Amino acid sequence: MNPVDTLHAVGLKATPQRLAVYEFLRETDTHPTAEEICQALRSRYPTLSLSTVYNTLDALVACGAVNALGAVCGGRMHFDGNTAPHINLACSSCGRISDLPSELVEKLGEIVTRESGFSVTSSRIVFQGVCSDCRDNQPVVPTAS
Amino acid sequence: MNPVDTLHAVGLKATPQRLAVYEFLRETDTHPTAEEICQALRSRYPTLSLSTVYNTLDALVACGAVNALGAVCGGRMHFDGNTAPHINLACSSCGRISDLPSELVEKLGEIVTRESGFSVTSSRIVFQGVCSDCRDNQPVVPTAS
DNA sequence: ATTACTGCAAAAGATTTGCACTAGG
DNA sequence: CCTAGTGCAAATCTTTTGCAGTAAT
Repeated sequence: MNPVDTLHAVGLKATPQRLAVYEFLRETDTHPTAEEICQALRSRYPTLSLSTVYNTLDALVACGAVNALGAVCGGRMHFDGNTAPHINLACSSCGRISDLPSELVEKLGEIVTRESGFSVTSSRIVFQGVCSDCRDNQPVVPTAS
Repeated sequence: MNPVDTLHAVGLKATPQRLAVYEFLRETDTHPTAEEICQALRSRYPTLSLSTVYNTLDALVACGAVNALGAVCGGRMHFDGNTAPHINLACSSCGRISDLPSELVEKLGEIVTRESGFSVTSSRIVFQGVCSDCRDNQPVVPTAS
């Protein structure tokens, strides 16, 4: 489904700002915060406000078009435009969040559906720890300083 | 490992407040917020402050003794004293978070360890949706009103 | 034309911090 | 004893809200 139809499907007007937020999230793999999305889009949409980004993200999360990963490092909420089942690896050293696909994640969803009467709207699979880059290159911890 | 030793193992003094927070989290299955923990312990520790609860939770999360589930409903962080691999089911209707054990979660951790150089300290497996109770009994949505 | 959306500023919350006092090791 | 921890209040920071102007259908 194209971005415009996705927005229409949940009763949202396809405004430039919304399309920008949605497409930015789908194209990046950085799992940004609302603030980061706003910063990134400011060059093309100079008047874009943080409220609009939050509004848009709320709507997109509510309709399942994007995922909320929760506060990963620090108190900020991170978002993920990749709704395909996968594992998120959050490095507490560099703060980066990377993806690790696994067919098991899909099975996990099936288990939830089958073994409980729970109807799932979104899932959040986040492993926190230290990525290989940080362990190899930096004994120091940049983000924790 | 008993609570006192767990605290000592990460260089924390075993104060009554810390033991209370830690034991409360291990004994409940309600996945409370810091505020809820504080409220629950106020009867036994009338002067317990929210700062202390936050401090303690930060320390416990950092050492892996408890898990942070992220902001699940509303903007509040929820905590889980059950560090055994399991799935958390967060109902957006009643706000409850329940557990669903699955051997697959353990395998997921093994996959992460094997397929990436990532050293895991904690994991967060949260499925959001509507629990069977809410779907059967309440067509209305209490928490969203 | 009507109704939803934007963006600004202010508000509302959640979490953190500074500091004097207390207590654990 | 001496350092770390507590609890209070204030500060900080993220997210939400109110509202007037603007644009989409």
